[in-house]
Amino acid sequence: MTTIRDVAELAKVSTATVSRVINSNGYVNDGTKKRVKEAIEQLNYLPNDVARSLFKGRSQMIALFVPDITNPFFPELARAIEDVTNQYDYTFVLCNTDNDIVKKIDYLNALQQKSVDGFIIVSSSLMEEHLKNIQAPIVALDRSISSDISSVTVNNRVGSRQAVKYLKSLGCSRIAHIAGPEHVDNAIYRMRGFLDEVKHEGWFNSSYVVSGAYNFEMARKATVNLLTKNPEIDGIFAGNDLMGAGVLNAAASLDIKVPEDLAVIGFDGISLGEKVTPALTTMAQPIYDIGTRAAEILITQISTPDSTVTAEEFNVQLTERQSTQ
Amino acid sequence: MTTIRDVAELAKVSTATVSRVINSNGYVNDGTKKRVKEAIEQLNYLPNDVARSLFKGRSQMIALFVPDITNPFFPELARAIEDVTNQYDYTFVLCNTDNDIVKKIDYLNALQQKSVDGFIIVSSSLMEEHLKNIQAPIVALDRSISSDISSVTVNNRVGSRQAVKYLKSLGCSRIAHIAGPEHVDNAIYRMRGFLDEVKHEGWFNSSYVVSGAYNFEMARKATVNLLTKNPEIDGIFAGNDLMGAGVLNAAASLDIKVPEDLAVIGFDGISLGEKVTPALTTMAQPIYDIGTRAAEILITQISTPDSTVTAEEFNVQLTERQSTQ
DNA sequence: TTGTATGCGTTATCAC
DNA sequence: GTGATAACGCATACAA
Repeated sequence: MTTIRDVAELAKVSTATVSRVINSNGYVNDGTKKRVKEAIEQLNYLPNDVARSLFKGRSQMIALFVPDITNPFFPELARAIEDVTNQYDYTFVLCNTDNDIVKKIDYLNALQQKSVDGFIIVSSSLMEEHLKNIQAPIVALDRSISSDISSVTVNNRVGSRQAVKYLKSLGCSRIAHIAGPEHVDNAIYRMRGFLDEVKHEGWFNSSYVVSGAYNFEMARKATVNLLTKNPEIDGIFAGNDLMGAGVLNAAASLDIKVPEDLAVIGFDGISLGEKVTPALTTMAQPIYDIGTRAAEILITQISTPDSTVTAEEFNVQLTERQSTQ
Repeated sequence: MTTIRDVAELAKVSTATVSRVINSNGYVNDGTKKRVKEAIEQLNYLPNDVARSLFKGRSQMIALFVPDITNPFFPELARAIEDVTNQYDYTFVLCNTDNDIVKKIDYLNALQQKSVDGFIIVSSSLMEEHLKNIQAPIVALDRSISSDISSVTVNNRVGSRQAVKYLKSLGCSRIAHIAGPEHVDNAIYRMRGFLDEVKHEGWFNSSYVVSGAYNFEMARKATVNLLTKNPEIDGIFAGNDLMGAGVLNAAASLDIKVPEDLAVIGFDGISLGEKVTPALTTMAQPIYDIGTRAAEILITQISTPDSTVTAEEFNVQLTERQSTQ
């Protein structure tokens, strides 16, 4: 590999001068600057980032932790973050944590050892105590971690109420909910929003809430069960779109017509919802915006270490498709 | 941050000894080893990987380039590679290239500057000339790059012939193909496999091949067009599952019944195929295996710099689902 | 405006 | 068995 020394020799200057040219730092004569640039060009020189990182204590890398890369919600989120980080000349590192606390902590340590500059984390099992040894700034995304850590989320509870109200406005009179994992805060909020709207209805009973663990297959099975036992159900609010797709699949396998006999609404607004038939109505999150915002907040915190903690909440929006009309 | 020097002072030894303990390198007295380990424990010391990388010239990082992270095929592939790299104590870096040659080159340079140890690349636009300045080993995955670069692929052409034969065996007598991008080698092989089976058929004409660019929406539109102009078509072979989903969507919008009036088969075997209704029959790649294998080959090449170039080809397998039966 | 010298944290070589 | 020290490639403080 060619080093700054090679460039210095070729340009007949010291390494300090080369460094000044590279970083546009301090005074350097136009003539020598030109000579240095030519030498750089000629040698095809690229500075060694590892040496830079060692000196600076920073690596120009930002990491994103997601629980499950195969849930399409997260690649869409990752895209947004990647765009922003690239724009600010950071290298983007995507880590799949499998919701495994050990894997998360391993990643945290490995990346901290590499002087990663900041973390954007989607996690419900990571607590403040796990993060106390982490020096780099952290932004929680999609799920909050603690009041000391900035977060970007959506109005899950209100959005879920909207979803149920919408089903009611279509004439649904027996509405069920496929819930996400019990330990995930946004899943809890979505369930609460659902309950807010139905718990005082005469027809409601607790068997109308079943768990689908934010997973297609679990949701499919749960729905088959649910609809077999309770054929009177005419509306389902799925806690996310992946499970919404599972509901549609279950309905098809039971020969239940959607939307005629059963209206289905999901949550998230991932593109999978447009690919299934019938297309899935959903409470869409502004996925790209929340990803972008999280990245911006993180980058601000990196450059301004004593910036204040913020908790931003975005609104979800009803996107009507075939599964409800 | 606590350094090796802090540990050395606390344990009343030199940094050299601490280093020996950390790396289980050279002789060190059991008693002092114990003292050092206690000091490490007490200070919560973790070695600085940046300094290590600088010294060693290696970073223990492996990068994967994918053209489109929102195509579910690639997250599934990434999962496999991540599993292997973690197992060998590498940090895994996922890069989304958007099929953009500039972005790819930027990533290559940025990562080479970070002393990344190796690359696994899915790309059809990256040529040998772009890679000539890259020191680290490279493995091409899903698409080959050049005969000098190891690759892991599948038998696209033969697999495609199987797909078409299968449609014929079901009684299809007018079969069309939704093709992938023209500049992607596996898309070309899949089209050739299709043509191998149909070009001598009396009914075949070139308007039965349309482009869907490995993209859901493009495939959907192309299919609507195709089926409107050629209502006699009773079988479609989509170049990948994402486009297969587009075909199903188009058929539904035209009120064409699948599989009764139209049989549809895709290629890839991504989980999306199980989520759509009807579920998509496909020529399934062993996604996890090819990812795993690519990672293993790369890691071998990293540790054995003069290992030989290999080109491994896996077989695809018919997975029958509702869209054909 | 430019050069010299030092340190970032680690590992490996060479003494002892 | 253990310690002192040079080196990895770079950026900065300080001199000149």
